[in-house]
Amino acid sequence: MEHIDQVKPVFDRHPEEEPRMPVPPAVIRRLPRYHRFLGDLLKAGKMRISSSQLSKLMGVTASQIRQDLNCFGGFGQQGYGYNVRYLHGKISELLGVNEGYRAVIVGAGNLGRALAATHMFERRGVARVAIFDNNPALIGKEIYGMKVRSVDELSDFCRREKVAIGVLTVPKAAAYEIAHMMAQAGVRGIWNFANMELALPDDNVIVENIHLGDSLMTLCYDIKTETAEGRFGDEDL
Amino acid sequence: MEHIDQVKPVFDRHPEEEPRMPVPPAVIRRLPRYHRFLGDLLKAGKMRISSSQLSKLMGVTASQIRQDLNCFGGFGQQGYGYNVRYLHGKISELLGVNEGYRAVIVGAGNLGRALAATHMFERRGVARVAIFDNNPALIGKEIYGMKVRSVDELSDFCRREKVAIGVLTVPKAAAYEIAHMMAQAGVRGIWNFANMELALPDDNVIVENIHLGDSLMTLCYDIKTETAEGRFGDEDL
DNA sequence: TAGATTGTTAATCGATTAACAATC
DNA sequence: TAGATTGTTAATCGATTAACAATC
Repeated sequence: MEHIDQVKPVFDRHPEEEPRMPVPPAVIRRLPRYHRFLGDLLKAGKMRISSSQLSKLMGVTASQIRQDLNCFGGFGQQGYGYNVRYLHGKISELLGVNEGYRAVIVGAGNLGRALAATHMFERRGVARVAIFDNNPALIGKEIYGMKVRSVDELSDFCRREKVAIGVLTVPKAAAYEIAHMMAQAGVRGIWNFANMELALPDDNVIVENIHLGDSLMTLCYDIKTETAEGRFGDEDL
Repeated sequence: MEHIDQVKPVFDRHPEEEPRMPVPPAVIRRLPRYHRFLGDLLKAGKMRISSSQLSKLMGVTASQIRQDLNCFGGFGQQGYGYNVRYLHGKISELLGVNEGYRAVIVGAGNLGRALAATHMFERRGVARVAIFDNNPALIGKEIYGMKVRSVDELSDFCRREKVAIGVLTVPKAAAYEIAHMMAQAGVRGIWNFANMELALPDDNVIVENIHLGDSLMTLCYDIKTETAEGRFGDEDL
């Protein structure tokens, strides 16, 4: 039906790399969400999308979408919209998905195992290469296709296998030591679930702190606030 | 040493509730982090803190801290700073911590169990009252002190026990049905780990979507960007 | 061509920072 | 009192939205 989908839009209007402003942080923060929606559209077989269709889907303004996408390239085509596959690919590129980073998980507890079980990594082109723990009862066992290794091997392993990402799911008390060890072994980024803010000023490493508790608290606030203002407000009556 | 810590500052300058501007969303988003840092200070036995001390600790400007805290009350005292315990309590109050909400976890898979294992809920005054699954092999077993129940009971249970929060750790395919069921049974907020954005326009329920993958992607971006700009830039040389 | 939709500018809005008078 | 530190105003900065000419 939508035979215009077949028409390959002209996407070569930037033959030479133009000097562009750096992408603002607010835009970067939104990119993973765009990537997700575009991925879903792609899976659903949708070939093209306009900023106004996408805006309805995502609950943001069409203006913002056009503004955002234009920060890093003129990917649309007037009168046509955006090519879903192309745009999805461009955002992947910009975000560093499929750079082939290798990740290790340190801490084979509940959370470590839960993360090991997901397809989260491979879906983003990140290879889960090993899982570490210090519990002798676990070392040597297999978890989702990965042998559990001793943390004693961690440093050597990261160096040897050029590990880029360390997923930290160890107790607070051990977090600093392990994180520092990984940074020294060349790990570039630490995904920190240890429920504390890791600051490693002397190490050249990026830390992404996850605080699920903060999110739970935000939910409590929203529930409390909605309740306080009346669950069935009469503003619209 | 710090005997001035013992002096109870005067905190009764707002005897009557003054009309205040609503707290801006940017401030609300920052409150859980303040709460965390103040909690840590409290545990460390610190009684008072100035905006400039806290700013160094948290890596934000002192100006922002004072501005933020003033949105919802004059909690400090000139020449003294802020009383850690009092401020921590006020933020708890504002966020709805200790409102005594009850939570159920739906999905006793890896992630459901990992969340069940944490002290995240009780620490925020939320009671974990039950865990549900549809796997007959799990139903009846105990997980961290909670009996696994059948999802067939979910609706009745939520109604009967006045459950406020539903933690959703089921596969995507089941998420909508379960979420809608909970909303119909009076659940006020859904903490959604199903890796899709739950929109329930017909239900009067708040949804907090968790997308760990987005965070992993942000980490990839930061790694890629840092690398691209030279790991040891010479800007400072 | 006519219709659709982008890219981009300008206007608005909100959030952050700086500065300092108020005051403990 | 003198010193410290807040509360608050004003200035700056960045992010969002609206509008429309460019163009496919």
